[in-house]
Amino acid sequence: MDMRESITPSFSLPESPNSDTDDSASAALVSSTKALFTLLGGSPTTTDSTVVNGTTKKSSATSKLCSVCADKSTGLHYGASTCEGCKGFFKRSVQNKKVYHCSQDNCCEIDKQNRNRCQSCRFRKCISKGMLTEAVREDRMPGGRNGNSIYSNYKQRRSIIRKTRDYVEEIERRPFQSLPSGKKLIKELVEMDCLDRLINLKGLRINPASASSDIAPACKRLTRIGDEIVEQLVEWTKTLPFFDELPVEAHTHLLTQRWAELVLLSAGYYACSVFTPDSPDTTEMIDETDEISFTNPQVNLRLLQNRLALVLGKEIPFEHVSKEAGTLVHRFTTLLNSFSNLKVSPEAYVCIKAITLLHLSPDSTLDRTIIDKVNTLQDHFVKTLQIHLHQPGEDSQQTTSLAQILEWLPELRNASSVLLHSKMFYVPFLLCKNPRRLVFDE
DNA sequence: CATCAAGGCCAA
DNA sequence: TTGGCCTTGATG
Repeated sequence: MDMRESITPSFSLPESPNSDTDDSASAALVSSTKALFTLLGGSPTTTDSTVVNGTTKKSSATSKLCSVCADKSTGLHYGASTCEGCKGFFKRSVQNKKVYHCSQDNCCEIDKQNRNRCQSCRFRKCISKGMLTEAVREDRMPGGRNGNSIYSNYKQRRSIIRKTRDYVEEIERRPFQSLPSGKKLIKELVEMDCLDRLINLKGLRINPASASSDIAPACKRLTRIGDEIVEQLVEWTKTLPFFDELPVEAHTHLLTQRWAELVLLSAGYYACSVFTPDSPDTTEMIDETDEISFTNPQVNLRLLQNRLALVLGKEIPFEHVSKEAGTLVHRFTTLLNSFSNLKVSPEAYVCIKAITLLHLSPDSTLDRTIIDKVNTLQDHFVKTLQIHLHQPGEDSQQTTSLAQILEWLPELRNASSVLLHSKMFYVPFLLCKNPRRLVFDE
């Protein structure tokens, strides 16, 4: 089926670990999309928070009740005040990666008497009440307490959600005016973007101890890089202000469809922000060919050849690189060129990223109400982007119009299909960052 | 040393 | 599978 297998050069990406029934673009993502569910925080559907029996005030009395089923609470468990039953249920669900389905309409009431009637709705309520899958330990180590990072991340997310709501309301009240609170919000979105995590992929690390005998692990890392990329994108998704507005299924659906575009957009933005438009004064170059070209695919193919050699610890013949990655590199270079013409600011970039993620194909299988919600959210980000573009830029003159950016998006989409077909998901990253300069905080 | 919040155990 | 009770171990 995959005739490439026989002539596969050692750097290309084989098919996904244990599936080969289809060669669809997302085949290599099979393991990743499954992981999406667990990473995104469990299984089921909506994250609506049906506030039952007057939980409006958080008095001392309510804190002694389980926030999921109103049974007697035995303290904080995984981020929420719950009973032993809901605690154990949540733990088992996460540990065993359970995916439940509601036989009704995903709106079963959960209380002490009927909490065992629908696992799906019980788990959904656990999540909506703030229980965090991250708080269930993978290593099963007992005792102690979880570090603050898990919960602070969550709190940060909640606060951004609140600010976004205010912001969106403000936009709707008085559109097309400069909004200081909006500026602040966009700034926070920029800070949460974590582009570095995506750029500094572990899979592209050079093992200093590795001689050419260690090629196998390097190769293996390259084949797993799709998983790593998706993992990073999932983390990014979780920090989005609208994360809790959509059911996990919707996030999975969107990410599965759009991740390649997000990869190209991120890599492209990184390249544009690091390599200032054709500046000849490149003082700290490592090689004479260390810089990505925005116009010449041949230069980039050479660059790819060199960096692959670095990562794999072995020379790759140029014809090989050219044959396998030529189309992709060509396409990526063209995309870079048009993208750099847009002169996108960090603020605009985060908006474009959100708009890209929120793009639904016409044949989407999602629920009608969810589709409407996604479209509304996308509209909000388009508005936000437009407002940003209308603000007087401090440095260079903002000459890019909203229309120019929106017209560029189909080009991104087309290029993403080339990336998916090539299955060499690491190419954009390898081209825009020298593996020698990768930075890791751990 | 008490407390809190993880994990484990096992009868129902 | 559930959930009451027990053990663990970091934290203040």
